[in-house]
Amino acid sequence: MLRSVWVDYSRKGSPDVVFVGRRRDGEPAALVVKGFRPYFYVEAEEGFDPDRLEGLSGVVEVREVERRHPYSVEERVSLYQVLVTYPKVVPRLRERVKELDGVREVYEADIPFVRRAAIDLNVPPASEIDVDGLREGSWSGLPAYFADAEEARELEHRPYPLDELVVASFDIEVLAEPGTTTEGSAGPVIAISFAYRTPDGERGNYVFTWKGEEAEFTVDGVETEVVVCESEAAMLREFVERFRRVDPDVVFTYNGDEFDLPYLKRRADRLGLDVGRLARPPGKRGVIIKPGAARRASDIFGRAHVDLYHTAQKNLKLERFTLEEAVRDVLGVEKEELELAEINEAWKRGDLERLFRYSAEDAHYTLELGLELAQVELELSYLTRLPLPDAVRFSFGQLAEWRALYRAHHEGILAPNKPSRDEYERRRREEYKGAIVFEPKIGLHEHVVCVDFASLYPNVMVHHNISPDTFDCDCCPEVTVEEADDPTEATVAPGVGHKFCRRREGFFPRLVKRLIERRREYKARLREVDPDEEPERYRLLDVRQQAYKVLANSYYGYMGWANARWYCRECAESVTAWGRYYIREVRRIAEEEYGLRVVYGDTDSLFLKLPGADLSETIDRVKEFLEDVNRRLPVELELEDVYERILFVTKKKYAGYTTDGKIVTKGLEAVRRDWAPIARETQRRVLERILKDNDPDAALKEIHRVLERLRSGEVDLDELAVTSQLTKKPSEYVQKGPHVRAAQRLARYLGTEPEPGTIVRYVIVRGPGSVSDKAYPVELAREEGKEPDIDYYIEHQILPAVERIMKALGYSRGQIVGESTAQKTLDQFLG
DNA sequence: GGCTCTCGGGG
DNA sequence: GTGTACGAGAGCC
Repeated sequence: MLRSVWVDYSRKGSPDVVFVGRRRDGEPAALVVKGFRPYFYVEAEEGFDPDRLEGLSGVVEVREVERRHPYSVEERVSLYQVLVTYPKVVPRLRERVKELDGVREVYEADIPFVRRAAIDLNVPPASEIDVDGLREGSWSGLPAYFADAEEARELEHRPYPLDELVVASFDIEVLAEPGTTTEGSAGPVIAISFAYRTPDGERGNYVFTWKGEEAEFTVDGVETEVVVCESEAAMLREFVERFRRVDPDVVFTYNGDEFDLPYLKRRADRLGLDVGRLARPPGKRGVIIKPGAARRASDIFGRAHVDLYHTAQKNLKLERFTLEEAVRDVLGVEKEELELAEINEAWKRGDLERLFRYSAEDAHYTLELGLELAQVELELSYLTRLPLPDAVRFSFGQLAEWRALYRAHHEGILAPNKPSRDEYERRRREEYKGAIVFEPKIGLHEHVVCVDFASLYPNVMVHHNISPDTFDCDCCPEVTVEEADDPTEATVAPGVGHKFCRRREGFFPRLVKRLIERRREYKARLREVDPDEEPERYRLLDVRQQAYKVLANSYYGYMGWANARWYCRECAESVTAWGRYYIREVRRIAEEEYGLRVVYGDTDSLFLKLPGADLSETIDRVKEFLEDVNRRLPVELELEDVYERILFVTKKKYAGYTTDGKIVTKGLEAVRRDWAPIARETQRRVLERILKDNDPDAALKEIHRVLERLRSGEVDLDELAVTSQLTKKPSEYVQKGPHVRAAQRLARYLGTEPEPGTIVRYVIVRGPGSVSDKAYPVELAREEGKEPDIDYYIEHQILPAVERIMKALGYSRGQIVGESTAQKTLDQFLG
């Protein structure tokens, strides 16, 4: 049995597909599949001579095949399947074939070879594979099992728990001059922290460095060893050695895709070191950086690099997605933090203890975070047949598509192509009526319960058979909601007029139904497990049902995604139409039958309160209501959050304080680095006064205090500094924004033109002209004694951050800026 | 109002 | 690697 974590294919000779992982006995091993060929499909006019395909160089064989039509439940498409020698010949061949007379279209010619193989052979890249009985041998020094394509198709496999792998994490600290970027000036790596855990529970934490003294301390109860090396190069060598000895299957990082791995590789290259030794087996393609991508991806050959930044973004709801925030949210731990300047300072002064502890904590908690969050990625990788590192990086839309590609292949359905650039743009302009957003009751409310439809859209898709291949069928009559005896049995979506087949099940409903049913099975099994007795098994089943759920939930969004292969505007439009129908029904039931008041609602959520009731009464009433609704309608309405207080500002913008002490904000965040610290801080304090202390007047006083400080010139330029990054040289900009003009001023001052990647810290100073005319680098502004432009900071920073919030509480602009003292009493705004 | 540009995570 | 995110917000023109 092999637990595989990684797939690639050999570039020399035949393109063998190699799955690398670990055997049950703990040894690393590989499954090598021989004889699977790259291919694509060609649709041609009648009378087209397939010999013309056969004659092209790189083509091995041409087969006549039939596939099911992607947009019709009945139709079949006749195609030529063109099998070729190597993956890399496909792009060239695809273009040549398109130009042949009589060729209408080329299909499935853009599917990377390992993904194609994982789908067709039905060997999930991250799965426990029964390889016993296969021919044994070795591949690049690893014990290997050999199968031909036909044998591979028969292999049994299943998902496995992360605990059965060797998992590790690492984090690097580097010397970076403030105001520079790590892209341009690669300062030395000063410390590498490394943490691991084996299936039998063995753990280790290390900090490798090249200054200071050997030391030992504990982080979160784990012994941590500081290993001091002779030099940076020796430290890198030592890290690589230890890493190889631990031999992790999964490597967690936090933003390793764009920082740790590329940096490590660049630094190692500069020092003449070989990071290829990090690979399993060691080789030239050790650390694979894909630099061309808009978002860079980095991999370690033979191991699964799981960058938890993506996982956090997809699975957590945080205001900011820093490691610190993610760790706080998931593990409830306050991590030791160091500012960039403090890292430099500590290293230069030799004050290293805090630095090492900080570094060790980063790796340790990254590992802990991975142990908590990554199981769902393994499940999604399994469900989509995507390699684990890809599944981690992909959006839910992409995951939905790859699951569809996998199912389509095995159901004999031809996959549509991705849209051209023009088609993509056209789709993006295409508008359709989306979900309903109820008008919020603006102002502050107490004791509000948020309920939402966990699976409204998937249920709608299945129940109403909404799918690209059932849209506008020839076989069913049009029956509207008004005409139908049972409105939920209408063939036409309410209000939008699109008809869907009711005789034959569509591809997407079948796909979604399968996910929903499997999820139900896991939930049933979950009920049989006692979480106290078998916590691991319980957690695993729970994660599994979640993976099915999130995937099922992705298909509505997928059909409306402009880049989708199975894009179907009418489908998406019909799903939202039914969604509006159901949420209105539910709202009516809440109000008419349960006396609940809807203070806000968006898409699949309702914010409810029971006038005159306390929190526990409200919750009880809501629970009764939920049970009733779920029995009566084909929906699943759930209790989502309970708010002590919540402030509705406008549609899509609100902030609340939950009964478990969390501040939740939507659409109000001002956390980007192109906002001045003073604006971010003021907003945070204002929300805290209102939501936690229930004291809007104190919030107003916070604002007045800040405005007063600004006007009196007490505010330090650092509080006003906005940072922004140059993406090209200043002279190359068409439109010279404030950061460009600030950079040009800095260039004149320093005498060198800044490189792309330079980070500019600037303030807006008093004077004539546009914002850009007044943008000065902080150092220069300080040197020349420039005064900050108070009006700019008030109008463009402080007020945008707080004005809407305060207005929702009934304060006028005059009151907010301190020109008027008349205040409405809070009671008027407590509904 | 359209176009251009930047944000995110990491040090 | 059979490839090239994304959606929002600010300021310029």
